[in-house]
Amino acid sequence: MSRKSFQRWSMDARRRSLLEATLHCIAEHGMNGASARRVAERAGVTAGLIRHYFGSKDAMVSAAYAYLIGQLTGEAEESSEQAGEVPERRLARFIVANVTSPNLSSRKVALWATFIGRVRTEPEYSDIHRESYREFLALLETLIHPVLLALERPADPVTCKHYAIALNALIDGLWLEGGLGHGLYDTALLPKIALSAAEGILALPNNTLMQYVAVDKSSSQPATQ
Amino acid sequence: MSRKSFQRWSMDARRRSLLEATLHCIAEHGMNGASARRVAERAGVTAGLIRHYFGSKDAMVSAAYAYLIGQLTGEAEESSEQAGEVPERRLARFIVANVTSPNLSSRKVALWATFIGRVRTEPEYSDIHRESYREFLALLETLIHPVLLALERPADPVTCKHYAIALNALIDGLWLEGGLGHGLYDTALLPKIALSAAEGILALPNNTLMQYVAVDKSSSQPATQ
DNA sequence: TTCCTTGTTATACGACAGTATAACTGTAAG
DNA sequence: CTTACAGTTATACTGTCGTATAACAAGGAA
Repeated sequence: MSRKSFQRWSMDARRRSLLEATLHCIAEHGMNGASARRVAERAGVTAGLIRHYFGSKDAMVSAAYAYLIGQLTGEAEESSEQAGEVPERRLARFIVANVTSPNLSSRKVALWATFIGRVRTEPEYSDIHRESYREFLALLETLIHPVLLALERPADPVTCKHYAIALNALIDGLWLEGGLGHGLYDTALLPKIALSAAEGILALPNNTLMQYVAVDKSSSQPATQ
Repeated sequence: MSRKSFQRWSMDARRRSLLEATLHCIAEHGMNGASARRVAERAGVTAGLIRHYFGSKDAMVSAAYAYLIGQLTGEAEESSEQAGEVPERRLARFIVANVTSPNLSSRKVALWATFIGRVRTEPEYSDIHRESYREFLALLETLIHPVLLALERPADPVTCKHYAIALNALIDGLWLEGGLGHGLYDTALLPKIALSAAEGILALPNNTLMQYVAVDKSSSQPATQ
């Protein structure tokens, strides 16, 4: 009986492979299901590599949290960047991107929630969360500010921040409940609901945001995995 | 060496004690920390009782989820009931109750999130979540409807439902981020932000809701445990 | 008091957890 | 082609996991 043959990968590739395997196990079987052996098997290696690359299984799991958050904010930023120059259009597209596929993903919601549950008591998690939330708020503020200016509305930092907090909550909430896919309403409604509510929160004239987005009127589109 | 002496409790009391111990362990040490032995020790019994009362540890954990959700919706309903008869006041109080202590609790947010992470793949969890979300939406709709009527605004079921979805998202998001206590802003701001945003979402005149709530202008009040 | 029911403890068991260590082997440098 | 390093496997070890089972005792019924 000979040993398993293997390939040597670059540190980055191997780490990423293990992190993705970790996320897979957590999404599919919960925190309990992400055992060292199971994650290693999913990544096609043996459990010893976890120690080699991350020092411990717990360190790997928190690294997976950071990795997931990086993906999420990356996607969100990307979608706001490719929306052109019109401030209202940028904001509208950003909001919609967060309540439609691929961001509206039950897998991502499940992962996010699982990790959020540990933010309260574990400092590493809490640091990662705080930083990502700060980033998201800042991004929203920079999207909101020019919209207010264009309408000659007060746009001082405090006002912008309060708007950003409320808008972030709206987006988080819709993303969360929409992503969970409870089937209580058609998730194709989410863009319209989100934009209409955002216009209300920012006290913008009707259609200020809505006009920039083609709202899907067709039938249900289930959330992606 | 003699046996530990014990008392026989009623089925309800013993079950509740075990469920609360389960929630404690999950909140403090995550899903992994809620082992049968640890939960039993916290409840002051031995692990065998879990099998006796719930059949298995997994069944106990999902029962704990249902127990938690019952507490949450119970508190929310209670706070809306003791708000008098004025529709605007009832809605305002309900919203504020969800972003202030004791509902704004980092422990509850952490527990909620931990369970939500399992909604996607485990049917029992998904059922419990769907039902509680449906209840919350329905409650919001019954609060929103009379407010719209009083202002002679269209109040058909579809409109109410869309408003309820958006408002629920706003409340969920503020509760979540506020409860996590990241320290990025003063959580005493949340009632004002929530009411202002709610007025915007529902397109109500300024202060329609705000006038019914004394907004705390004093210094930071950290979220309760 | 005495007996019976059953809630509760105590213990054993196999499975699997995380990880430390040693042996092996892929790969690039010399 | 050889050598040496380090990425990777294999394995062993101790602890804890969930739970099945049997002994025990609390407290009401007779």
